Amino acid sequence: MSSVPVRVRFAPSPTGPLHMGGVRTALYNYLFALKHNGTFLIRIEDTDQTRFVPGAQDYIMDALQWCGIMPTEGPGLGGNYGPYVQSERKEMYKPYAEQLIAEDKAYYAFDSAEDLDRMRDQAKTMGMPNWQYNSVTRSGMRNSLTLPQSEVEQLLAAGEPYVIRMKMPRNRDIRFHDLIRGWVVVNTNNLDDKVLFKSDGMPTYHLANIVDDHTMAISHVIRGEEWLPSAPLHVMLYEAFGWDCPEFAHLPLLLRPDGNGKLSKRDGDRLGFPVFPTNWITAEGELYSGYREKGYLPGAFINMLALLGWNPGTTQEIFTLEELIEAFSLERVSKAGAKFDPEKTKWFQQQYLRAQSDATLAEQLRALQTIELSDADLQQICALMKERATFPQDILTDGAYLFGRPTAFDAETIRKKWKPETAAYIQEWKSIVNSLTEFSAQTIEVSFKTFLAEKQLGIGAVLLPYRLVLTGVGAGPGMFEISQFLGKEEVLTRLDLGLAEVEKILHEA
RNA sequence: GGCCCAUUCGUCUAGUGGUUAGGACGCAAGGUUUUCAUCCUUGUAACAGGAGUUCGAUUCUCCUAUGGGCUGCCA
Repeated sequence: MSSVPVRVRFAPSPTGPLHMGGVRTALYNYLFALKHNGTFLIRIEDTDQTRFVPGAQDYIMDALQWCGIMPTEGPGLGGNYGPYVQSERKEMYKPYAEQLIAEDKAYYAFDSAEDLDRMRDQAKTMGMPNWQYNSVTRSGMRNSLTLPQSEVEQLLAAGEPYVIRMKMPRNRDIRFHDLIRGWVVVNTNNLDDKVLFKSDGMPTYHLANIVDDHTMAISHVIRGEEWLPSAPLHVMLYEAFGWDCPEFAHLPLLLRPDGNGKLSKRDGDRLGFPVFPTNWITAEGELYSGYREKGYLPGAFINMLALLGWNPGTTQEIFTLEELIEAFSLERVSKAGAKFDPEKTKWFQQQYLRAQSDATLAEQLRALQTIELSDADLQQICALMKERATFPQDILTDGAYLFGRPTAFDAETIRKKWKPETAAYIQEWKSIVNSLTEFSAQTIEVSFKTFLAEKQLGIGAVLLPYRLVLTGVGAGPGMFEISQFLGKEEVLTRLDLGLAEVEKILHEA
């Protein structure tokens, strides 16, 4: 590593909620920073005033916090390189653009957006799919390179709208090193004269990004692969200003699990999984669901994301955040895009849910809804249900009969498993239960097995019916544990109620 | 269309100029379990194609194909 202190940034634009691809980019930045005792900061890139979405910035900060990705500098956090919102830095960009003009590395352009649209349309009808404002075409446009200097001054004085464009040199190979991809070479003939400064007085992403990364002393630019094509422009800007280039690392994209294409906003709820860390409700009231609200634990979400495009080189898959920091390296980030796998995400969630203590899980359940049970009882339920749940709410739904008497009975299983003599066995078992003085799982089991042995019955002949009568369903934790948890009185009551329900169902058939 | 990036089981991936190409998810089978889940065992399934370099290429080079990204006064 170089001797330059590591400072990395995550630079989202507040145009909507942050999707999981963005979270992963933030995560890799964060891991890299902490691994190298560096600084991770957030910068809000809101130079496009037309796409600003109220609430998006707060969403981003909240979502990152839920994920445990904690910036040490950023909006609302302070830091010595602020402000950390580009619109609040507005005044500092123009002088840089003007400096480039003075050095003949950029120029004023007076063509209106409509003029440019026309040029593009015209080119398209002539069979050229992408017209560009570049070293060839700029000679035919209205700019400070084609207009007489006096006219340019006049236009500027008159307040004519203008943009400032990069004057891209011809036929130069731009080489830069990417920590993930190695050397990348692009010829400037394929690059256009990008707008650096817009007519609304704001810089474009390209200018603001370079100025801010430089003035914020960013050492490594770790961002999505969608920025790779504009990286040569950025390299040229650093060069034009005479600044040292930071290191670059362009991350592979997150792809949709089905078909192809980059994971996007609408995929999630269409395909049945969230693409956002937390719920987002649009101004129109449309809901995009989030991992948090679906019941995912942040650790599981982050763990899954970390392994999507990076691997530790070992077979370890479950990582705490601390372990991720320890193990992370950009060299082990893969080059190709990764299809997101909702199934594996559930597997991570299951692992994390099970690893939680009963007490923690109990708290989570109480956060979901009001539960009229003692902590001891609730934790008992958690212990019983944890192994068969993926989400906390599964305990509530799959184990509903532990919170109260069953309201529904699985008619199909009852019809399949219930024999004419079954009711009599259950009655006999009930009187045995009634006679028990100690009601622990162990004693219940012993009594039950003794009863079966006397009757010369297989365990399945009575135990499943017993389960159905008590819980209404055919699957769940051990029946003796359930019996102990419910207690003798409740078991006796449910035996009566359940038996009646079963009779009803059998009569219907 | 142009430019750039990529390509190992269905998916995430490991890996090497000579390996029975490894792991995980999923799926399937078996075992454990009264049931379900868990757990254990086993199985399933991959180096995109074609040239070249080489004694030998999945690994190196080139071409093709495929996928992805970019191509805005969006970021």
